[in-house]
Amino acid sequence: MTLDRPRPLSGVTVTAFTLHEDQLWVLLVKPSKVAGRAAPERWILPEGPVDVERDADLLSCGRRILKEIAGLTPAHVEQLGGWGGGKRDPRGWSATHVYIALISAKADVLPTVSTAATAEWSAVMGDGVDRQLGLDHEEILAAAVNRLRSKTEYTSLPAYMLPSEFTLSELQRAFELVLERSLEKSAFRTRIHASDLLAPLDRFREGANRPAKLHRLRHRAPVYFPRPLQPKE
Amino acid sequence: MTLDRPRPLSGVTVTAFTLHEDQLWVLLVKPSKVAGRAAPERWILPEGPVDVERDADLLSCGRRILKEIAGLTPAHVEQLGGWGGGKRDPRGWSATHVYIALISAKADVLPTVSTAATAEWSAVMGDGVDRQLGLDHEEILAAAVNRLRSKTEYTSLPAYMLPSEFTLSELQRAFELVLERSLEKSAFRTRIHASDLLAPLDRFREGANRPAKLHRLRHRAPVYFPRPLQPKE
DNA sequence: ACAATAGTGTCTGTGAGACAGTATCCC
DNA sequence: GGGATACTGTCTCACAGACACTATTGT
Repeated sequence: MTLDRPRPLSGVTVTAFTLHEDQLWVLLVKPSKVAGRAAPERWILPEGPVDVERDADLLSCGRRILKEIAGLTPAHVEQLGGWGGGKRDPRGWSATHVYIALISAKADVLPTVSTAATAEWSAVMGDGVDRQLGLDHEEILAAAVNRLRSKTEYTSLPAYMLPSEFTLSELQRAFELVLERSLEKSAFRTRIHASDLLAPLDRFREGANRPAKLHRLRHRAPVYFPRPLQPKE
Repeated sequence: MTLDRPRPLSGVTVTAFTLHEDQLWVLLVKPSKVAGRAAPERWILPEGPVDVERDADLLSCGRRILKEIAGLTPAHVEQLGGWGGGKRDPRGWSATHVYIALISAKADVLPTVSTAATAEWSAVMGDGVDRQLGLDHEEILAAAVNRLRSKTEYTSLPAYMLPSEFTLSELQRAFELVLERSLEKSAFRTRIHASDLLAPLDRFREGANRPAKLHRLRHRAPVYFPRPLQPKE
């Protein structure tokens, strides 16, 4: 890499997901808060340039953006990929490193759909949201949803979008919300118990029915199941 | 992204693999040919800055670099991920988008190990090569080898490193070289035939034994098998 | 005939899907 | 007891692994 060429814009984009009120939500940035953008009337995904002074690496940059924009600290972060080209941003050649961040649904962090001052949660429908996004962020969001969905077929990713204690039924519902299809209870529970994903607690979720045992994640890293779920044709 | 901040260096890195003489090879750049690098005595992976004038997007940039450095056109390219930070390049904060490129092993393109003027193939041992690489390229190479290896458990990726016509035994050997373990013949063939990966040809590979039917890939995109191979503990 | 590689048949094991059944709470 | 949800047992099926067997060439 030589130093005397024009450098493209370089930044980080974060697709942050959580589960709330039986739906999958993605964090969007309020268009009015983004001054000077080319399409300021459109919502976009949280993103920002690398801060050469403060960001040690790309991951820290993504975490900082999420913290600054919405005050959130994700339970899990992983890279999705990179988008770059001469035409995706009207200001010129730009490239971004995109992360998927999964947010634990704590009642105090997400009391309603709109929480943070500069960002807002939007329900995911299919592989997008109910509004047009700016730049190429519809494509990026679709890729993020599809990656989250396909990894849900063989990993424990949806567990990161639950509160720290949850029941097996709540975990199954999280998988179903991401996959947009129902799963068979017995098979799901066998799969979970055969892995060492969960540690049982001595507490129970009480209700107008048989109490359900509460569990927490046993590990920080996601679990990979031996076989993918088998989506029917 | 504001325009008035210092921009980090931004480029594309390519990890190009092929199979040749019963080994997996990765393309490295000759250190003497890279003028002005911080560690010119070390080999590195092919990489370069985005050319804002000529590269339409990141993928084109990666293809251009591979073509310019080694005259190669890959049979398959996919993104691996991004690496970026303040300390990975002594010249300052830098970020790179890394691609995995699989090169079809044609006899005329790879007559010997060293072909291109500016690059050279190096045998992959474990998840690296037999020499120290510059920058953070040992980490990137290890990630590329591991990604290639893990996707070989459930996709047809190694097929892209074979010549356009090959036998089932040659395909199985390709998988075995990537995975660094032997596979069971009958199970492998059942797996391949149950997919629509291959189209049989009417030609045969002759030798001092029963001739083997030649096949070619039926599709341009990789095939995803219903279940991963089951690595033994 | 024999070596060598190509290719097949059969058995087992694992884990997902389907579905029915039992368990335990509140009312 | 009834409603609701938690949890389990059993059967089937798809597909990978193991391994033995047959097939077809050259020498």
